[in-house]
Amino acid sequence: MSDNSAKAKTTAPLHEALYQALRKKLSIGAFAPGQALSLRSLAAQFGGSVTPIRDAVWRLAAEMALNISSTRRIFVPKLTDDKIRELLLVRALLEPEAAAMALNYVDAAMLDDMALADSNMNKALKEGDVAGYMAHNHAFHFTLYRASGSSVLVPMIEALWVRFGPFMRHVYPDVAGINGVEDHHAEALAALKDKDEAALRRAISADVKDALDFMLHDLNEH
Amino acid sequence: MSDNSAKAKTTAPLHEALYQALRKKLSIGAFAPGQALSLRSLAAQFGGSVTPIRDAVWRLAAEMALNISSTRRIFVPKLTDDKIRELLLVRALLEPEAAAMALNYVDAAMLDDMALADSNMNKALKEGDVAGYMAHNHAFHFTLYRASGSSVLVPMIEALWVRFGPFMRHVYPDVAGINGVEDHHAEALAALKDKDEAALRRAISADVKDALDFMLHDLNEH
DNA sequence: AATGCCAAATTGTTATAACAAATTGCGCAC
DNA sequence: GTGCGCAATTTGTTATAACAATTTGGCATT
Repeated sequence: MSDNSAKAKTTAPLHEALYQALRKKLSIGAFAPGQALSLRSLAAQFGGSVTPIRDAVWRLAAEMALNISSTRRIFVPKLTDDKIRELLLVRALLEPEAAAMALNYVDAAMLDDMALADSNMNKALKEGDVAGYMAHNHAFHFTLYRASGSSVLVPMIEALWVRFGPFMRHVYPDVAGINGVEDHHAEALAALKDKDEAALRRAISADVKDALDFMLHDLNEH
Repeated sequence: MSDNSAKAKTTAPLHEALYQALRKKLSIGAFAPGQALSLRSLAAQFGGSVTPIRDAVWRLAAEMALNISSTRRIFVPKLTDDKIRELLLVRALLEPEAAAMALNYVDAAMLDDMALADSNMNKALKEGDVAGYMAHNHAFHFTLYRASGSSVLVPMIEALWVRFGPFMRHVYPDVAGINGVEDHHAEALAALKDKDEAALRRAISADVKDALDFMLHDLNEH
């Protein structure tokens, strides 16, 4: 991505790699909500010194993917019931917009990618591979959103998804136990083929709403 | 939470102060869009060494209030026509939600604060004090939004507003020249008194929409 | 057994120096 | 005059060390 010319080199900065690595770990629920992290322990875990770790941590903190306490210690955020509702409210507002914008750019390759992601997702679910399920679900949604070409909406939505990461480890066992998860991917794909904006918005909204119901149901159990 | 005891001190960290200072400068249009900033020049300008500046810059970059180029140089973002539309679309989606949530917590003091901010704003506008106009307009809106008590929505909306800052210097001369700016603050205040959610949403939406029209009109002129 | 306190360890903060890449500017050749 | 290339400057990156504040754990006192 950095360059396609034959000359340029510019190895990626350490702090960028650390940011990506930490972000990924957060988004897949590798850290428990409320868990404390320290700069030195992160530096030891990921390599490098404290300076580049600092950059990565502040970036994540600005995205609310990490929490800095009043005494300046670093914590993995804990999602409350109210925050989950609000986060999913924002998702429900933004994602249909991105989908609608993407409608102007649908092509066959994109539909194929989405259909494949959906298929892989269902297979993963059947096999109890929750991590795979989440990865493919992510791919399905963001293939769509990225097609919008929006450099405003897409990063915002991406940041929202990361914030659910630490909470996901709570949900994992329940996702794995479910046989017939009802998603609205098929409806979304059909709406894309038909270029039916209203139907597409409905499908995406319903998908987010289901996620909300699922998470809140889960929250009440534990 | 930080401390209520008489002993605690903990002077605020330098990087926090730098973040606030830089953010404020950006939000009031002190830097021109496209302008390059360097860590060392910022350190010289604000005081402190490069390390705390780094934290502040990365935080701002994560909020998209600063732009890091592919060659890692720091720029004040340039807003295109499309981005302004998208940013204001998101504002139009989020701000009525925050307002509606705030409706549950309206009290007399808050209405007074908002009325005062509105009054100050109109006075500033009449005197051609654009900076004051913007500050009081900000106060009017965020007194409302903050009343929602949402720790999710409010920071997101705040980040959106900051991103318009550098663009504002383009708009300044035009704002100053306008005599009868039509805002929808009175309608919003009335809706708050009546606890009329639909009317409140309409007023806030209209206010954002006017901002869009104004900015796009301005963009086309220059 | 509970509480208060002090010392040790841990943690975030900041400045600095060495380094690598990119940018700039000047001068030379055509 | 224009374009090329090399050197000087500027810029971001990273590690490290010294420092201040917090947190932790144990010990003594009640």
